[in-house]
Amino acid sequence: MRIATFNINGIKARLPRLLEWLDETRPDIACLQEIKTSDETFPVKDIEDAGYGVIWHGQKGFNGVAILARGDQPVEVRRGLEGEPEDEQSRYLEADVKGVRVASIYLPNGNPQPGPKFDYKLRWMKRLRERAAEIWAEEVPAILAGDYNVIPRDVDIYSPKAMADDALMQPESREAYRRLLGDGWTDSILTRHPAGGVWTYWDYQAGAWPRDAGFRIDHLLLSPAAADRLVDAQVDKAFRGREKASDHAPTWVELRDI
DNA sequence: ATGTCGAGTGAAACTCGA
Repeated sequence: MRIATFNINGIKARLPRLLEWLDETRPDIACLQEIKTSDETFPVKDIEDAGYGVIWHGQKGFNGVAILARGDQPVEVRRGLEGEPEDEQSRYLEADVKGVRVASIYLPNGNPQPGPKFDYKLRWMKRLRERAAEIWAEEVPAILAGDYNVIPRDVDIYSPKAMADDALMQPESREAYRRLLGDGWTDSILTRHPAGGVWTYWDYQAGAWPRDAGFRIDHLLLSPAAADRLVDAQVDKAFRGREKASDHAPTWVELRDI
C-alpha cells in the first residue's frame, strides 16, 4: 500500500494537477494540505469521480486538510487537536482507512520568529505530540503525514545559512520534532535517505526550483507496526516542475502486507 | 540583492500568508 502526502497549495487552482497526479500515481491513501477552501466549496465530486472517497476539514482562504482513499471511504476519527478550544485554524484531520490510522497535518509555519505565530507553532507541536501519544497507545499501524514546516537537520536544506533565522529551522522547532521521533515515531524519508539532500519543497521565489534550492518539510511518521512494513519512501520531484505546480512535491511511503 | 503564487475583496489592484 502506498500512502502519500501532498501540500497542494489551493485545491481549486490546482485541481487539474491533483487529478492527473491521482490518475498517474494512484496512491491508496493521499493526505492533502493547504486546500485553501471552505467546506462548502470543496470539489468533492471531481475527487469521487476520480475513484476516491474523501473527507476534508476546510477554512475560507487559508489552511485546510483532506484525506483521500482509493475505492474506499475514510472513517473520520478526529478533526482538530485538543488543548486550545479557541483555535479555529483547520490543520488536523484523522481517519481510519484501509486498516491504518492516518492523520493529515498542516503544522503552522511560525514566521516571523520570535513572535505570537512562532509561539502558536510550538504550542501546536506540543498538542500534536499529545495526540500522537494517544494514537501510539492504541498500538495500531499509524501514519502522521503532512507539511510539518520543520527542516529537521542541516542536511535537509540546500543552505542552512539561507534560512538560519527562519521558524522552520529554529532549535525549538527541531527539538519539538525530535521529541516526536524520540517517542518512537519513524521519519520514513530520513530512514530511507539518512544522508539528506532530499527536498520536498522549493519556493516560488528567487528561482528556487531551477537552482534546486529546496528543503525537506513534508514528513511521514510511522508507528512501529507501520515502520515494520516500510519498503520505500520517496519524493515525486517531477511534479514540482509541471505547469502551475504546487511549491511542494508529493511525498510517499510504500508499506507491505497492508 | 532580486526574482512568486493563491485567495479574498470587489470589479483593478490592493492585502495577507507562505
